[in-house]
Amino acid sequence: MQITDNREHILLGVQTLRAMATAACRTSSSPSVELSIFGCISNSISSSGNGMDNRTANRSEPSEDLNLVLSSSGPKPLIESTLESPPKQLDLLPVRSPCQKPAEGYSRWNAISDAHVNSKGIDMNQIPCSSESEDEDEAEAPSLKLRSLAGEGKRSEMAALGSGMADPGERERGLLEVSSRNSDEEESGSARKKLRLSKEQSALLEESFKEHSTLNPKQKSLLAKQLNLRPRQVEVWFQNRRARTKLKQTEVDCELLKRCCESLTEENRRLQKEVAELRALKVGAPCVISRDFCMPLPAATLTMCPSCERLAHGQPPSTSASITTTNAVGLSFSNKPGSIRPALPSPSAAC
DNA sequence: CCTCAAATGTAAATTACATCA
DNA sequence: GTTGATGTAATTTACATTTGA
Repeated sequence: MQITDNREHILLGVQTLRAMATAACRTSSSPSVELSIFGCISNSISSSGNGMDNRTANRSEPSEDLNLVLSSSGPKPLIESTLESPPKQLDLLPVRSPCQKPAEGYSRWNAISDAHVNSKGIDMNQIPCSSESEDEDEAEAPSLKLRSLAGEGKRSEMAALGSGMADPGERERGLLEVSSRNSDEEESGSARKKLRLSKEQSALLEESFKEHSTLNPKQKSLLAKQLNLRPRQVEVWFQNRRARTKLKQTEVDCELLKRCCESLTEENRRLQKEVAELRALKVGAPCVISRDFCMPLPAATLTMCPSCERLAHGQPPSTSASITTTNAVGLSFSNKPGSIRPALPSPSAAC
């Protein structure tokens, strides 16, 4: 619901901004405004959901083109060589595997996070015995496929896939994976149980996420080993983490758009006031504010001073006159036809 | 090369569980 | 003890891209 609200906010903002920018462009003939604003906004919007898959756009880091100071604490791009530096071993306390008898550190581990043990006394943070197969990188691909099939309800295909594997060992590992998933469910008595990650686990995951927001299979299984979790759990955590990051970013974008909208509203108000002033000033004389007003060209160039926001009068550099203003958010408006570059203020021409 | 289907990875949406006030 | 809100792990679905025949 939150995300929906945000999207509505953003869409509303876009509509408002588009209307305002269009109006501004009509008077200023400066597409730069619309281009620069909507270039970034549309990216942000398109990647914010609507059921659309915008992976292509998302390949680049979000909001890089916003040219705005957003939360830059986001993840760095995935670097393949991450594994080259040996991962820090998390000082995890021993976790008892279901196959193991309680070790000495077992109670300590559980003391850290009681949430690992669910109401039925089942430790949700434990790796099932049979999931050892996932330690093997080469077992990852078939297991993924099997997971995918299981997830998509194509269980009938799983047997076929298992039997289709060239290596009998690999096949065995794949089937083990399936059975481990099944036994997982049977073991706990219901279809879905939730573990609660410990602080240490979360911290390491966060740390890893800061380095790269996506994991390759090797990184995934390595991290899973370190955390004593299943690779799938690490994968899920990263998926959810990316989703959270994106949601936060959307909220930031939304806030920004609101401010941008307010700023443009104010700018619009001010410009309208300027129009009124100019009209009063030049009663009977030509006016150049907008073609919509159907006024002839003036004799002099009118420039908006960015500091005092007053009109400065000077000699026209060419026959075509222009009005240039810079608004509060740093967007420049110019009425010069075909001008798409930002209109730079000319201090000398101003007050 | 081109085509096509299967494999794969991810985003988005959703569900469901655990916790807390 | 119950309930509603909240956070988040886990699942499902759809789609884009890659890969191999």
